[in-house]
Amino acid sequence: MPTAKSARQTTRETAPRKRRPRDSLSRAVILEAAEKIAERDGLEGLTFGALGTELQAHSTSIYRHFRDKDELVLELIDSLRARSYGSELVSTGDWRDDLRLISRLIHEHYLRYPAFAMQMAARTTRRPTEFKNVEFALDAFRRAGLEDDEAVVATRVFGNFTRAVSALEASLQVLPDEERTMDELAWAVEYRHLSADDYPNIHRVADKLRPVGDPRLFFDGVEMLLESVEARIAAKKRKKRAK
Amino acid sequence: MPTAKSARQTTRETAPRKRRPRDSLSRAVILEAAEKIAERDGLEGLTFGALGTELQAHSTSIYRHFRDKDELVLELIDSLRARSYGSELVSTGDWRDDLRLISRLIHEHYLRYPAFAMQMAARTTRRPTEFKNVEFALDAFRRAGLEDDEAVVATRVFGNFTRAVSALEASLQVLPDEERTMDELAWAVEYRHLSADDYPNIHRVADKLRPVGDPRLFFDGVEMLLESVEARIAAKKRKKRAK
DNA sequence: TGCAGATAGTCAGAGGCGTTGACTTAGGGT
DNA sequence: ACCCTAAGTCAACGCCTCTGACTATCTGCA
Repeated sequence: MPTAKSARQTTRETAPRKRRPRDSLSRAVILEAAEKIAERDGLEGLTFGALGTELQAHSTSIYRHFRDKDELVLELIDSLRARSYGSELVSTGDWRDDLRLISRLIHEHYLRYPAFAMQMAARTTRRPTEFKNVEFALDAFRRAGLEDDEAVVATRVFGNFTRAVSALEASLQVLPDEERTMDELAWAVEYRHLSADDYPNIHRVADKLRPVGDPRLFFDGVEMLLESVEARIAAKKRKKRAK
Repeated sequence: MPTAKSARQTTRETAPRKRRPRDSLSRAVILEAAEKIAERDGLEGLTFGALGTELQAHSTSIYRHFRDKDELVLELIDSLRARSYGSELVSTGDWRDDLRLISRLIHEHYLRYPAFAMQMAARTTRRPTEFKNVEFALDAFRRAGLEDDEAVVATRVFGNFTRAVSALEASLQVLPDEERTMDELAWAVEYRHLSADDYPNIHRVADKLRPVGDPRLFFDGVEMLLESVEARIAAKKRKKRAK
C-alpha cells in the first residue's frame, strides 16, 4: 500500500499528485497562496500542509524558498502592509485629523489581519511604509506646536498606543469563539453581581461598564492623547503671554 | 525495551516511575510546578510533558484536574497576578499617584512574565485581582473629578493602554536576541541615513529618536493620559465658574 | 549531441505538541 | 470484605515543523 510509485493516471484527482513543473514555485507564488489562506482561515490555518494543498505541491517544497516559517511570516506581513495602506496617507491640513487618520488606518489594518497583529506591532520592518508613518506623525505634532523633543516623544507614545491597542483588540478577535463570548459576557453579567461593600465603584457603574474589546475605546484613547497635546500647547501659550 | 512493567527498583532514578500516591496531585500542586517551569523556561517551555517530569507524574494525569491547557494557563495567570501585586495596591491619597502606581505595577508584572504578557493583556480572568484593579482605577478617576460615565471610559482607556503597551514591550523581550538587536539598532542607525528631501522631520530629529522599546515611553504615555484628564477637569471648572 | 552537475520538487520519517479513551490500582463507604 | 469510583497511567491519534536522502529535470559545456 505505501509503495508510492504504483498508480500513474491521467485523472489528476484521486491519483498521487503529479510533480509540479520545475521553477513553477517562487517566493511570490508562495506568498500569494499564504495570503489567501491567512485571509480565509487565519494564522492558525496557515500551515505548511495547507500551503501544500493550496499550491498543489508537496509541503516541504516550500523549504526550497524560505528558511523556515518565521521568514515566511515576516515577509508576508510586509507585503500585506504595503498593500493595505500607504496610498491613503495624505495630509488633511489639520494636525488633529492627520493623527486621527493615521491611527485609524493602522487600526483598521491590524483588525483586517488580526492573526498577524502582534507580530506587526512588535517588529521593526525598516521599510518605506514604516518611515512614512513616522514622518507623517512627526510632522503633525510639529504643526500642532510641539518642539522637536516633545514631538519625538509624542510620536513614539502615539505610535506605541496605536499599535499596541490595535494589536490587543485584534488578539481578542482571534480567540476561539467560546472563550471570546465568555469573556465579553463576563463584563455584562459577572461585574453586576459584585458586592457593593467590596467594590462600591464597580457596583455603582456596572451598567455603564464596557467590555475591554469595545472598539470605541481605541478612538477615545486617541482623543485623550490629542487633548493632552492641546493642553500642553495651551499652557505654553499662556506662559508666553505672561512674559 | 518498551515493556514498561519490567524493572522495579528502589533506586528511584533510572527505573520507571512509581505510581504517584492517590490524591497527591491537585490544582494547587500543578500550578506551583507550572509556575516554576514558566519562570525557568518561559511559556514555550510549559508543556504537559515538562509538567509531567517536574511533578514526577504522567503528563496526562493533569487532565484529571484541568479540562485543557487553556484552563491551566488562565488559572496560572491569575495566581501569578495575585502574588505579584496583590498586596502593594494601596491608595496613596493622590489620584495621580494612584494611577501611576497601578500602571507601574502592571507594567512591571508583565515584564516579569513576558511570555504570558499577551494572554494577560487580552483575556478576562474574572477573578478577584482583576476586580480590584478596576475598582482601584475607577476610584482614582472619580476622585480626580470625573463623572461616572467619564470615569468608566477613562478607566478602560487607561487599562487598555497599560496592558497593551506593557504587552508590546514584553513581546520585544521575548524575541530571539538576533532579531531584537537588529530591530533596536535600526532606530539608531538606519533612520539617520534617510534623505532630508523625503523625510525632512525624521532627518532633523534623527538624533533624538528613541527605539520603540524605550521603557521611558510607557511612563510618558501615562503622563499624557493624566494630563488629558487634568485638562478636562480644568475645563469643567472654568465652565462652572462662568455660570 | 550528449553528458555532468546543479537544483527544484518529492517523500518518509523524526520528534514535538495537545488531547482522547481504555486500563489499572488504591481507598472509602456499605 | 467487598465493590465502586475516581485518580493516576499508558498507548495512540492527529497535527505540527523541519531534516536528509531521493529523483526528475533543466542548463551549460565539451
